[in-house]
Amino acid sequence: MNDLAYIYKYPHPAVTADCVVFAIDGKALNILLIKRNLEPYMGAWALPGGFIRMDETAEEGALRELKEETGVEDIYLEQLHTFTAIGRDPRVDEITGVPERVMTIAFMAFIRQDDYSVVAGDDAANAQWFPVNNLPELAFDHREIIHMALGQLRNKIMYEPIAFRLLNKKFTMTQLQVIYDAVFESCAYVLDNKKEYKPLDRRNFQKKMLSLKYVVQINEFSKGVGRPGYLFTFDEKEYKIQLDEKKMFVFRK
Amino acid sequence: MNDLAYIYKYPHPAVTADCVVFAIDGKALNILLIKRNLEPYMGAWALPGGFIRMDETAEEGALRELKEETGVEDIYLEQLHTFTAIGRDPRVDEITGVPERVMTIAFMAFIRQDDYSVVAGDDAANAQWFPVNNLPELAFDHREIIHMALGQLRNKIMYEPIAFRLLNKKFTMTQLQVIYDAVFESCAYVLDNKKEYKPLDRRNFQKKMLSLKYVVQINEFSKGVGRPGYLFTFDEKEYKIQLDEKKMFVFRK
DNA sequence: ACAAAAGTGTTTGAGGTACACCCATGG
DNA sequence: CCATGGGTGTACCTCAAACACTTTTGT
Repeated sequence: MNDLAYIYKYPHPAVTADCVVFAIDGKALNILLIKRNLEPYMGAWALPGGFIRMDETAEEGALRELKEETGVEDIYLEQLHTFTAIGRDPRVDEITGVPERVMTIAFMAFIRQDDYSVVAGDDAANAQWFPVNNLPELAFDHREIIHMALGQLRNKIMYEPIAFRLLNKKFTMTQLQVIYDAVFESCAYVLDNKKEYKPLDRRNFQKKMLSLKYVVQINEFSKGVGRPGYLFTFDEKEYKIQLDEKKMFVFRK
Repeated sequence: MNDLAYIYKYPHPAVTADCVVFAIDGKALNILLIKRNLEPYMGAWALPGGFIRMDETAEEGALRELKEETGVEDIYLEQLHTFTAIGRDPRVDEITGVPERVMTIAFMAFIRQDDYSVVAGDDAANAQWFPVNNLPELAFDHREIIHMALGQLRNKIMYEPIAFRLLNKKFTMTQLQVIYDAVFESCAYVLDNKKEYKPLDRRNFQKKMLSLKYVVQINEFSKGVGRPGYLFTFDEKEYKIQLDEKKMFVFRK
């Protein structure tokens, strides 16, 4: 432990960055958590994250901590919300013993679970995926953060093509639908306290997706159990063209 | 100037809270700005805001600074985004001369311009409303913050009843439409670089609003120039009932 | 042959969009 | 009487929602 210290004329908060990383595993929506290896909340599960350095943005800090703690790197983060409640973190300064004011800037991400191998590192005793419907006890206010992320995910998935970030380049219509059903089902359970969830209609779902024009069929087929199905792909170029055209999409064609 | 100092084992950023306060003045969408009375950017226009204290949340700090600088108080703020770019604020610590890392948590609000009298106070040499279409040069990255707020406003106004916060309890359908047109027009100019904007169709707008069921006609009439019109009001109870029912609103009834 | 998954179409109702003429008030 | 703003209806089209039988593959 060195004895450097930092001096300021006015009190400053500590600022962390935390990541809510979503992925789909077969049927369920999962979140990446770490088991804390340090006080406070040592041994508890928590979102990956940590203190932001002075030479990096919040997003860079979030990515660095995520890589250090879970091995997951190079992913696209979206800023979610900044949590500033007083007392949300019990830490005190190591030199002065003065209670720290710790704010956290929360980010969310959507990745393909199979593309990354999760390895605990650094401040994490363990790192693994947990189904959103069955989370362990969490450190700090991380449950609240996850709930907000879920709400945002449910909104976003209806207006933005984020489902494709959870899938391979080529996917079947059923795989795409599994994403939507998993998100809606998890939200129904976790946010709305609903007890059951009825999946979307397969035919209407396909019609809807194809009507968007940026989900396009390719001339390949899936294989595995059951009848092979067409594969589809996300046409990012087409989506961007539509984005430019559709700056205004209610009340106006 | 006292000589208190605060000591931390690790470097800490300074964190401010800034407010993007929107209001409608007749026809135009306005933002509340202050003229800075302190370095840096002394004399430049900026968003009201300032450093968050250790005993208040970001939102409390934003409200306090807003009141101190503009006299506007007791309004509802929504968190927008936290800006953490390195070098976005040129200040240095007053004791050590070390460059500060200043992050800002930006909030947005929608108020009735006539309900508040704007009075410059404190760190502000002046405080006044500016039309969004014609903003002055701004300090820091405040133009970027405003652009993000505008984008969010355009999205929100289509899905959430925030227009009513810009109006009196009782309003004519035309007054309500003015809000939407002002927002869309300002966004068309500022965000999309469009040169013209065609207002919404009066009849379709009314049909749409009434179909929402929470805009209800009351048995009173406006007066002034031209034919008197029905007054309407926002039925908050009805809106909340709908919110509870409509947790899922795409793909499902 | 059986289980598992995929391909496929129609009907109905709701709501978005375009569009124009007459009416009530104040000055 | 005129300027200003408000009241009002219809036709068309798109899209969401409900709904079931057949086909292909692997085992």
